[in-house]
Amino acid sequence: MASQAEPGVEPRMPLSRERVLRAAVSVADSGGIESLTMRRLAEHLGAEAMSLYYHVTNKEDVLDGVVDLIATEINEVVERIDVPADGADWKKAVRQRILSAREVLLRHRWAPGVFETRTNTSPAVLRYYDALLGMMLAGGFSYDLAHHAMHALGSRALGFTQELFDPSGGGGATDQAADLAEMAGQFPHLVGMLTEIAHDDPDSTLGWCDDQTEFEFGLDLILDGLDRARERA
Amino acid sequence: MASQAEPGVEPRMPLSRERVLRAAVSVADSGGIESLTMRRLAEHLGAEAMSLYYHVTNKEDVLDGVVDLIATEINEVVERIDVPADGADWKKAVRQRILSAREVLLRHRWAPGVFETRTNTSPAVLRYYDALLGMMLAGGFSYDLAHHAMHALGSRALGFTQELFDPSGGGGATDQAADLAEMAGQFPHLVGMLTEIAHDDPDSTLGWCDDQTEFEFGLDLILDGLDRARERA
DNA sequence: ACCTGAACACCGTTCAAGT
DNA sequence: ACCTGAACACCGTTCAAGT
Repeated sequence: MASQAEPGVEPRMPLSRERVLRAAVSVADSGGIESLTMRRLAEHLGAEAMSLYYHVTNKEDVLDGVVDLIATEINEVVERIDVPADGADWKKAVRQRILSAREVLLRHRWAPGVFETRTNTSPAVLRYYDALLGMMLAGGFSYDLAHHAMHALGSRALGFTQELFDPSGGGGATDQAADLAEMAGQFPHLVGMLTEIAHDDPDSTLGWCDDQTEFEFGLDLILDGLDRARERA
Repeated sequence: MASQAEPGVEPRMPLSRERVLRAAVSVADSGGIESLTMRRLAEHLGAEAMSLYYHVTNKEDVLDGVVDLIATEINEVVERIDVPADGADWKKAVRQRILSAREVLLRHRWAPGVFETRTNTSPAVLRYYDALLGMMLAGGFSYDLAHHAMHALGSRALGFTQELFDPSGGGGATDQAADLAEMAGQFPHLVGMLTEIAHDDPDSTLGWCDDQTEFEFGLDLILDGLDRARERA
């Protein structure tokens, strides 16, 4: 009875940094990032919270490791894509790489928020950036323009953008319509825009915008702009 | 003696939501966002932590209020700019608005991180977006393109981008050079780029990149792309 | 070498009680 | 109406002690 495994996982197996980090990803995947506490992480591994500190220096270290693990998953996916030998169509290659990275992040929706808090760059993230940069250089970018390009892309280089604007107040469709009418006086342009969008696409119960479409629009806008800058140089 | 004011501020003055939120901004300004705890906030106001809950529902509410306060500060600045009556030069107007918003955020460096955690949109933020949208509509954007534009800009619309990549490891210049040489095998493109940049601008002790220059580069890239999309439509 | 129990300093928050 | 003391449930982390 006392030797029964907790709801967590495998009954008994030595801890390791690797195992701790994998468990951290799994906890965040199932309960969101706010559920990732040292105590809960330990419980998930059938150990005590204090045992983690033997394999990991502190919680910051766990988060650093988690970012590296997710970035490794991204690398495994994007490195399977075969990229045209001549770098002529750099745009296609970069676009595909970024959209593939995005697919990984969509499986770990909490991850972008963690990436943004890390100033520390993981080896896997550096590896990702290095290859992305390589594609641009092969496509004829100078170091200088490629550098601007990385900044212009920002988090889009890794496949995500943080949505600042989420008009879905949580209420039903009628609630939202009522809210809109009420706000029309204060925010005429916003309300005009949102009503037209709601009219054009009436079955968007989940929110106003198609995130994937908007991500691709912004990405293509930037890639096209970079391509023109490259031609001018 | 017992009636002496704490290090905080004014000796005695009734609390209010307004006063609590202003104090929160001031605490974050001087000690960073991680120093903003309910207990410390109360101390700053010469009150007990529990007293705050009479004026504010919880800490989330404080953060929502803080965002609204900063956005109000932004509005006060950008609404003083006089915008050309005819909307022809929308790009100039939008650019100036965004760079002015950025100046406010540079006075509250912790604020972008808080903005990103809020899905709740404050009235002041909505007001900011509404006016920005108005400039684009006046410049000849359709609602649809203006909507894409807002997503493409993302947090840039408010004047910031989150830096994912901070190569300044904290060591001195010689440390960094040594680090670079060591990494050259693993990340050749990255190292090539960074050494060229360091060579071209040898006195950038504070970091590799000029954030303001990079912000403006990305902003102009997007604005130019949007202008072309508008012309095509 | 690896794991843990007890303990500390700190959170956000509730609730009954003061004025 | 406004503020507070005591208390609770939860954090991350240290440290001395177990095997």
